[in-house]
Amino acid sequence: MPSNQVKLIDIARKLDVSVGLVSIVLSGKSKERRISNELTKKVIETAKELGYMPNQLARGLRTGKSGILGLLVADIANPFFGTMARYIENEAAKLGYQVLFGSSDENPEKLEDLINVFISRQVDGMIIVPVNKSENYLSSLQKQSIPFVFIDRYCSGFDAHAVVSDNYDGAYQLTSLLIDKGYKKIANLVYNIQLSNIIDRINGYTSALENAGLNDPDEDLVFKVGFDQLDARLDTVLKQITEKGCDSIFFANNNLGIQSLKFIDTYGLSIPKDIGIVSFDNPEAFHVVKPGITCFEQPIELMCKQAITVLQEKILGKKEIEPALISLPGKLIMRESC
Amino acid sequence: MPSNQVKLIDIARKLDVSVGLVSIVLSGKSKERRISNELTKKVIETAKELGYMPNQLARGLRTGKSGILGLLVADIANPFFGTMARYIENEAAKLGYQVLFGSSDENPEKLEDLINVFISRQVDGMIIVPVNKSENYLSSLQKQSIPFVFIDRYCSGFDAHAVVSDNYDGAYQLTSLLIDKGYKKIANLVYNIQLSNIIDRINGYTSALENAGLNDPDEDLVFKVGFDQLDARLDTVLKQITEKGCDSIFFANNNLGIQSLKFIDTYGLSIPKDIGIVSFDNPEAFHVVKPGITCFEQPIELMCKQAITVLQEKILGKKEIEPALISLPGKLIMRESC
DNA sequence: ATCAATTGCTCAAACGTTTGAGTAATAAAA
DNA sequence: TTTTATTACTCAAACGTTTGAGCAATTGAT
Repeated sequence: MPSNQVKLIDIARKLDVSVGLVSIVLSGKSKERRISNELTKKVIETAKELGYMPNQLARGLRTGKSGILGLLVADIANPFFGTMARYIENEAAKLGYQVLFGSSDENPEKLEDLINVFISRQVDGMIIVPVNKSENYLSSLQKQSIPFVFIDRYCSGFDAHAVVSDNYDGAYQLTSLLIDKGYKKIANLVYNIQLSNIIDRINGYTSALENAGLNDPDEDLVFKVGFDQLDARLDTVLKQITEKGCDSIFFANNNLGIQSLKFIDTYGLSIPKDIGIVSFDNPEAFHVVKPGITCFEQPIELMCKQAITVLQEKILGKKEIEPALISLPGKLIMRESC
Repeated sequence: MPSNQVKLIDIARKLDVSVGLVSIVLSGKSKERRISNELTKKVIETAKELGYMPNQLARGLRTGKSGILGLLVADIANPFFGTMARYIENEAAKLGYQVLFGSSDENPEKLEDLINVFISRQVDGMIIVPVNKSENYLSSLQKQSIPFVFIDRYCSGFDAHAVVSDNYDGAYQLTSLLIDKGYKKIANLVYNIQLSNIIDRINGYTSALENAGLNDPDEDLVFKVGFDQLDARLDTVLKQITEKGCDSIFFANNNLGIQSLKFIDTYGLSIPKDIGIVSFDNPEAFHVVKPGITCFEQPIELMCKQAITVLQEKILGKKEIEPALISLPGKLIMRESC
């Protein structure tokens, strides 16, 4: 099934030159391959005239570079990952890459399938948001030569490049803020999955409590809720939190924050008087809601820039840059929820 | 630069059979090509053993099908398009496609560039959110044989397949609701770009006013604001609206609604008493904010399903399905903002 | 015993590029 | 005038698949 698009040979025939010459000209190698200016001009002209566009499949097959990057997020519909995708798109475009995306839904099998698809498609590199229970597969991935960078979370158990925001610091700042405002019994609502970012946020929270002498070893105020059955469990967990007498809550991410706000609204508790609120991430809703939610905004754009930079270096294979965890500072957004 | 991935020839050599045979087996054509069960099993086995993954570039080059769909939205960071991307991803995956995406930022040149890139990459089909001033290029696109479907908006001036939500109806319902609640002077805030969905929403709004005898031909209450310089202009336009004595506003989409809410909050106007609010789209923020914003939710999932269905039909080229505008009903979400 | 049909495989071209190697013609140097 | 360099091209293999055509061996029909 040959395509009906204009190809090199069409240009070659029209000018009565070889296909190779046309290829050389159109890939900008006229100088180094000593093609005359005259012919070069003619080729470029008729290429434009005929509307030639290179077949990237053929080109990729020959050169071994597809010009495609794979982006694997948890869920592209989540605005956090959506804006991440946008920045990745921008940065990738600057380097001449297009991006193929996939959503893992925090499911390791899906992640594996998608990465395999990416490999099949000969992506030049991948940006991966790793999920729980995917360490084995990902470590096997690393043994192959396909370049990738983790983003948002890192993978413990093996060394790989990762770009994350400073989750520990963010959690520490948010928790400390609550403490400074006089809150004494601070709950932390997180997902019940083992992700580096969640864990770091719990640690930041705990450290802040300890530093303030507020950590009660007998009473664990870290509440975990399932990733999928969010709505169902959230209501009961929030009730637990209030029944335990907590005077404030630190939400570990945008979803937890937003969904919880819906319920809290129905409890007749007023923010920040009855209950103080802080959250990781800065979705629109936190800005629009009254009172505005104090939160920690992740440096998504910077993360993406760094991720692409590292990835590009790995792809070009310049120096063997050694695996490192790049942790970037975020921004505390002060509003009225505490 | 030959890849170091396992390829057909590696399997062939190991079993001392031809490359063609391996290809036949692994593409599931053993039966029709009469390959013995015995060999079939062996091939599949060693393929798995060696971790074979087909090179989709080579396959695509040979077959003329890349297995990739192009998705061109206005901005993937916008949750509306983000969830659209997600549903497209899901539906595409069911048919064995991956999706390459791009954001046009409502810019016709970017749109053109991105579509050209998609074509260069030999996408099997495209799902396009058309933008203002892109009609010429898009109509030229249609003359080529590359299948595409418009989504969210259609393109006037030529016939092409498009899947949109019933924008007229949604606007009519929202406006009528305001009228029923007793609001008399209803402003409509829209983007100042010529997009079919915006236009249809304005028409729905106007019809509702006319039907209620509220349309004052001497006073145009449709306020237009630029797409890019949103923040700057929005404040002044909103002040205009209140100064003109409007008692309610119909926002034409999620962005306009959300951004406006931030300003309205500072004017000391109480919703819905001083000013009634309704909006197109149903972002999280409309649910969380107090009072909740009554709005019209678009059937994004359904739109995506239909778009992919139509696209697949065009790709397979079954029957020459004739261009049609598919308009899908949305859902009125009643909350407390009017 | 002969011819036809079926089974089970191999061959090699083709998809559209890129690129190292080769070549013919002209110019410069000896 | 011969040799060397330079210029401006062409050639053809290769990237990893797929697939129509071909072929040898076996089976079935006559």
